Order: sequence, then C-alpha cells, then structure tokens
Amino acid sequence: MAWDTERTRRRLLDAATAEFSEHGLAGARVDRIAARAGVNKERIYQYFGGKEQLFDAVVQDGLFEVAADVPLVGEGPEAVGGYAAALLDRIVDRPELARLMAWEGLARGAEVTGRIERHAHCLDKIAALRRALPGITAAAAGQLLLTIITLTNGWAVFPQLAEMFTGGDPDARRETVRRLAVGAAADALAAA
Amino acid sequence: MAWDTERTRRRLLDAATAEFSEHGLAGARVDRIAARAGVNKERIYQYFGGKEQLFDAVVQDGLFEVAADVPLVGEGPEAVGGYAAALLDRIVDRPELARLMAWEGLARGAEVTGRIERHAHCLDKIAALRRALPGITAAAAGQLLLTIITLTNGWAVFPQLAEMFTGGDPDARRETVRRLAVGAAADALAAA
DNA sequence: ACCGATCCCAACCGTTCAGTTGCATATTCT
DNA sequence: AGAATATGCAACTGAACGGTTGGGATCGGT
Repeated sequence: MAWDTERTRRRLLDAATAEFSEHGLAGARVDRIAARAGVNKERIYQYFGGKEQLFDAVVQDGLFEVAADVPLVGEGPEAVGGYAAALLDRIVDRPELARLMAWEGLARGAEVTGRIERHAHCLDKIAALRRALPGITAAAAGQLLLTIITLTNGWAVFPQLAEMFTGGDPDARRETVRRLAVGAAADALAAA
Repeated sequence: MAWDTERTRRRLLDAATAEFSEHGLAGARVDRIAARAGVNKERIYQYFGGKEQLFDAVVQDGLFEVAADVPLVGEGPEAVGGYAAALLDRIVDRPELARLMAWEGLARGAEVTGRIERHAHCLDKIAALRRALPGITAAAAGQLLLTIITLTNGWAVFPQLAEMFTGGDPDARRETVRRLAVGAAADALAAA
C-alpha cells in the first residue's frame, strides 16, 4: 500500500476539528483525536508538533475553508445583509469554526499566533466589504465586520441564550441578523 | 477564631470566578482555585460538591450580580441603546461573566443546568425590555435581547477579532454598539 | 535487489489531575 | 466541663493526560 500521507494529514485535521470544536483546547484529548482519525497519535507530533500547533492548524484550515465557501458578492447594504445571512446559515449547518474561534479567543486572548497570514486574511475581508460599500472608511468597515461575525458566531457560542430567547429557531434569527446587517451597513455608509 | 464559613464560601466563589473565567471548565484547576482562595481544596467538595457544581454556582452568582449592576432604565430605543452601551462598559471593565457564559455555552450546549431560576431570570430581562418598548412582541424582545448580549459579549469572547478590526478601542465600539442597539430596538418596535 | 528515508504503531514514562481520607482543632449544646 | 458536631488541612490515590521511544513495515531511487 502506498503511503498516503496527505490523506492521513487530512484525517487528523478533520478529527481534530471535531474534537477541538466540541471540547476546546484544554478539553480535547490527543488520544481521542488519534482514535477518531484511525491513526496512531504519534503521527500528530510528527506532522504538527503538538496539541497546540495542531489546534492552530485546525483554525487556519477552517478559516480558509469558510472564506472560500461564503463569499461576499454584490454591492450595497443588501449584499452585506445577504452575506451575514449566508454566514449564519453556514454556522447553523457547520458550527465548528465559530466555536473554534471562540475557544481560541477565550483561551489565548488577543495575541493569536500566525498573525501575518491571519491579518492578511482579515484585510482581504475588509477590502471585500469596502468594495461592496464604496466610500466607507476602513474603521467603519472593521466595526461592521466585527458586528457581523459577532452576531453570527453568537448563535454557536451562546446556544443556551439562543434557545431561551428565540426558541432555537434559526430562521427567525437569520432574518433578524440580515436586517441588522443591512441597517449597520447603511449606517456605516451614511457616516462616510 | 469564629468559623466564618460565609467568608470562606465567598473567597472560593471569587477565586473560582477568576479561574474559570481565565481557563474555562476543562482548563481550570481545582488546586489553583483553592490556592487563590487561600483555602484547602477539600472545602470545595464540602461546600459545592465538585468542580462542575462549583462552576454552576459561579455562573449563577455572576449572572445575579451583573443583573443588579446594569439595570435597564428609561423608555424607548434610546434607553435600550444606553443599556447596551452600559453592558459593554461593564464587560470591558469586568469580562468575567461574559467569558463564563461563553465557556458554558461551548462546553455544555443549549441544555444549561438550573433552568428554572435561569429561565425566570431571563424572563425578567425580557419583561424589562417590553416595559421599555411598549407594544413589542415577546419574540421580538427575545431577538433584541439576544442581539444585545451577543454584540456586547463578543468583545470579551473574540478579543482577537476585536483587536484586528477595531484596534481594540472600546470607545469606538461602544458607540457602534449603542447605535446598533437603538436601531434594532426601533426596528423591533416598528414591526409591532 | 539493496539501501536510506519515511511512515506506522504498541508500549511506555513522568506528570498532573479530580477527588478522598484520617486526623487535629475549634465550636456548640447541655 | 464534656460530649457531639462542624471545620480545617496535609497527604494520599487511582486514573488520565501529553508526549516519547524503539523497532518493524513500506516506500522511491538506483
């Protein structure tokens, strides 16, 4: 049998995504990740270096994937609303990345590793937002993006609140989030 | 020396709040909590039953405290904006509860323990919101409350995003959040 | 067909963790 | 004062954890 190292790597990454998303950095178990992947755990240390570095790789991977899956298309506040709604849909369907971001923010604070690529990645999103809302300032675009991500990720991070306040109905929430995003975008544009 | 059990309890609760807020449920160390409190860890098991129950007690305690500290006063969308701004200020100043809520939501999902008191607590907040915005539906009030809490807690839960998108400036964020909350409140009111 | 490099895995290691126990000390009741 | 109860703590325990090691299998190159 040929060594399909890329496949092993992928399996580990997927298993780690599930495990870290469920249990966080401290709660995840290296043994469990290896078992989920059907791989010996020693591979983790060879491929990624350790638990924390594997976590980083997982976040990076997820970030990349969601950016490709949910693009910001069109122009004007309505397009921004559509983007927010699509993002929420994605999170309802696959909450892993939203949860990972929260675990990361809670455990590591503001100093994230791999700042460079990450920063570039975020600048890309801000640029897309400024393309959709011509004339908006960079600061306003940042605020708007933070608003959108916070609002959408909240669904995955505070399920207990979502359940209590909305009965866990994602449809109702999507429309609320869409209107909020449209309003926030229009507001940011008007302030330009 | 007289047995000041209440003081010991309080010290444990405070130490546990700090520890759980920093490290989460899985990352917190019982030994560290005891050391922070200057108390033997065996007391934790006598007073609270165990790590998880202590966590519950900490969340409950924090929830109660913040509700008392940040009331919703006045009427109309502006009052709601003021409430959101005050909540964000509180979170910037003392992010413990926001972080605890996130750890809880991530680790435990929608099924929170102590549902009854918790639910009553939330119904109180919704009632306060409906008093401030006469005519609003219960569903709209729930959406609005979820929006406000999500937006404000986001500052503490996603510090890496806050840093990247806003440069970590809480003042700019407060004004954005205030305007968003006012807009959301007016919108919810208009839909009535 | 051989060799060096790469990959895989079972077993192992030192540490750390949540939770317990046994006993000394302080308090309250009578 | 003395018995009964509640509180304090150091030391312990069994399990689980992240990480390592040594040896065997499989590859590509020649």
